[in-house]
Amino acid sequence: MTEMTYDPKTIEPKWQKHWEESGAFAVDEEPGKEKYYLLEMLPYPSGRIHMGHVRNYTIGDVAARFRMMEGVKVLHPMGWDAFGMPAENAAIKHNVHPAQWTHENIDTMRAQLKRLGLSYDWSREFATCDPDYYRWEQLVFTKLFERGAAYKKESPINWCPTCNTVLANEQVEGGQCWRCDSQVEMRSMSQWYLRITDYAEELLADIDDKLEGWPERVRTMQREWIGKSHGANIDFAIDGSEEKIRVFTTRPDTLFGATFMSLACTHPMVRALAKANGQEEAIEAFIARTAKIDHQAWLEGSYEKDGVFTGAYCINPVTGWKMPVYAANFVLMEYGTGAVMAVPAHDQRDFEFAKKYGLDIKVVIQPDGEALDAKTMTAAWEGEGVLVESGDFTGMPNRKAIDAIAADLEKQGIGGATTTFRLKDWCISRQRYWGAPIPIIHCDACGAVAVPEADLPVVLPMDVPLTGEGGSPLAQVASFVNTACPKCGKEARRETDTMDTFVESSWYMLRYTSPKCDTGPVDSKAVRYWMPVDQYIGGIEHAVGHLIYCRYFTKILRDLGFIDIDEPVKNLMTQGMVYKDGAKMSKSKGNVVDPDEMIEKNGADTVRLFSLFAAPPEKDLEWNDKGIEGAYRFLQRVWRIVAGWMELPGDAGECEDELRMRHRTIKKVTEDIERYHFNTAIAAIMEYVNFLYTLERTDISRGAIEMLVILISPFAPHAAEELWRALGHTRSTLEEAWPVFEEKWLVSDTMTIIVQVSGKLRDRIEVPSDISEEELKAQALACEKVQAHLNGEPRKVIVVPGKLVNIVA
RNA sequence: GCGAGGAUGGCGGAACUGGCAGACGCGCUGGAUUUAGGAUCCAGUGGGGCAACCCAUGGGGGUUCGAGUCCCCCUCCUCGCACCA
Repeated sequence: MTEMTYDPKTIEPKWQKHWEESGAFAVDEEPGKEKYYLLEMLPYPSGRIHMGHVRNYTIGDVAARFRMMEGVKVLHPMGWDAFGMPAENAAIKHNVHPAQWTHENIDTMRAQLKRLGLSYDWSREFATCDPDYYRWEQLVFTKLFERGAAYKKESPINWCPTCNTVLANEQVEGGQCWRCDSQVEMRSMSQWYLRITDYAEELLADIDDKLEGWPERVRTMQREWIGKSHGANIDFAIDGSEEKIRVFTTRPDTLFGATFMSLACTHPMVRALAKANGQEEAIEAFIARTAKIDHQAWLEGSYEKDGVFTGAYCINPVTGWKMPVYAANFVLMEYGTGAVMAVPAHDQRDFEFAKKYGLDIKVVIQPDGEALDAKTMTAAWEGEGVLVESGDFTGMPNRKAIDAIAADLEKQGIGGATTTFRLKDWCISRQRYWGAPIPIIHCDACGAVAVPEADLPVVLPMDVPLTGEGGSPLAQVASFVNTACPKCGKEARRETDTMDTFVESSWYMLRYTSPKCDTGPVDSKAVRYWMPVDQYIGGIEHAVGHLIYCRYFTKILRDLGFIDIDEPVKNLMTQGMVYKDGAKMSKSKGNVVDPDEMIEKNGADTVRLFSLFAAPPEKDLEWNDKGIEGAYRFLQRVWRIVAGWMELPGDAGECEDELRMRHRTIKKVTEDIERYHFNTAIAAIMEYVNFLYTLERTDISRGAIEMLVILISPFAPHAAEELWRALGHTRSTLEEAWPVFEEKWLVSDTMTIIVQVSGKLRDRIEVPSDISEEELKAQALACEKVQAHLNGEPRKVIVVPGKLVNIVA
């Protein structure tokens, strides 16, 4: 006999234990049977789970349980993105080892997730800080290194001169070190890169061809991030020298208006040019002050546009003019060639720069119906027009001139059409401890040598002093650094950089298919069965970072022969952020809501239901726990009607009204779950419950009651399981088939038609469903309210069958 | 600054394709029940107006028989910008 009172505290642990002991969610490949791989982005073990996690994993859990009930093999794994900076910071602050801190957090968070009743196959769990995991990305790295796809180059990093260490952007606050407030500097350091740009074309093309199941928003962001642009390379000879400066421009049509040149301050020719022209001091001062620009100001573009003359001139190849060569702080070495031909008349930034330094402005494009004059213009003209003062190209529309001038340059051997990408190679070097060691050995004789496969993994040593000062922690551990060269056997030094944690999260979805595989990163048979991920769910903030890296890694693993798929994720669903008091929930802001407290008070089913009911998954959610009472009340209503029915289980016959309502609800709930509109699916179940409450208890059929329990089961699995067993079933709700609605209960003999006059609602009429258009029109016109708003004959009558009649007065 | 989104009652949201704006829930109001409190059940609830009606989807314009939905301009908010994960 079921208790009349809903008591989640008793039933939730009971069913969680049951699922765990019966291995309810453990799956294996079953060739020939349909599979569904459902994955939520793996969490960083930061301490305790927060509402964002609850939301993310509940969304996934409903989808997983729904698919299970559709009879499909569902892979639904969970694990930990366990390397990263917070563990190292905690170690420095509290003198606890990052490994200990991480594992304690994992234990806490795992227990919290289990209290939510999530349907994970815990037998596949792993943490990315486990050597059995990261050894495989070390292997991949060595293979990429051998192919030249992993390489080292100099690049700038944030450097705190007091702590004598590298800082992440996040550790720089207002241009100062977060620990000691020293002014942060930019320093050049040799770092490891992965050649993701080799895959730029494929990553771009596959967005169109293979990611139809991704939100358009994310696809657009990725296209922009990869940033393919067409343009031309052009060589400018340096006056009085054999050397040339190559620029990339998207606007070769403005070449005749190029009056000066801007170089990135890190451009390799800047120092040499300045030295040759006696501008050394000015340039050094400029480089130093550019290095001090705050990262935040850089992002906002709120820093002062600044430049210095190098003393050198180059020659415009089409006009022969001498163009002064400047170093400018807004030119990026990472994009194009690090050199920009400046056309002040037709580029706003160049215009402002020219005004500031008194440089020539030359109009070469005249827009239709306007006459630009360099002397009077107050802003650059960046739009279209016809070329003027442009040699043989004068009179040509500028669109056409883009290709024509590029072709001409190619003929002359001084450039030509090309494409460039905004996408940069991926810097994976971190001068930090808590990460996967980069498996390279530096030998004075042999150079950088990959650690041989037999010697992998390069295990991260445990006994390392962490102070937050003095550079890379691993570099300070002699027993780690000193080793023998694998090639010549002479004394050599290990690489002390560790890998960006995005490397771990780039391939974990593949590892879940065969987490224990010890012969390679993955078992190809398991990958063939489970991959790709059918549904991936995670925050929109990963739209470009992680979600490009994991696509890239899949392509790498394919080209290394480990797998034979091109894309890891078929369908993506991006959930919105969870806010409280207008800000993203975070410990530092003190606006976190602890899910545990809420589970303790109301039960996991209530917390799950509420987090889904509050907003659709894609939308940001402003957290307000007022409404949680409503979710709890609703579950009590469900409980009472089912338990109440069981008190008087006389099986009433199924009446027509009830069957109509039942099938309408099945349709709505099923379709809404499929499109991830869980809030409206829950609303439909609420309406169904409200309907059942309008019936006499004795008029409610067993079918109506059982349908309710089944429909609620993905959302509130514990309560559903308890009620289902109480109804006399011996199997879990998960083993029941998801109900199918019958069309015949959805059609009706009559329908309501809206009657509008000039688009304004004036009346409703009830008509037979099979009414003719003529008859419908006649009935609508006959309405009293229509006549009242109509003087004379209508101009027009619009009939939308099944919906409305609009009479245009 | 660049790129991508968003804005609907007192609150969270609904309206999937241009067709009844505000489903469902919270809150509030009234009633029933109760020794009382709580819980529960029922009804009402965008604004104005006695009513007929009128006004309302961040602001302004436009397209259309008809616009929350499509187009243009503006305001505010959020996310990302490559070392937070």
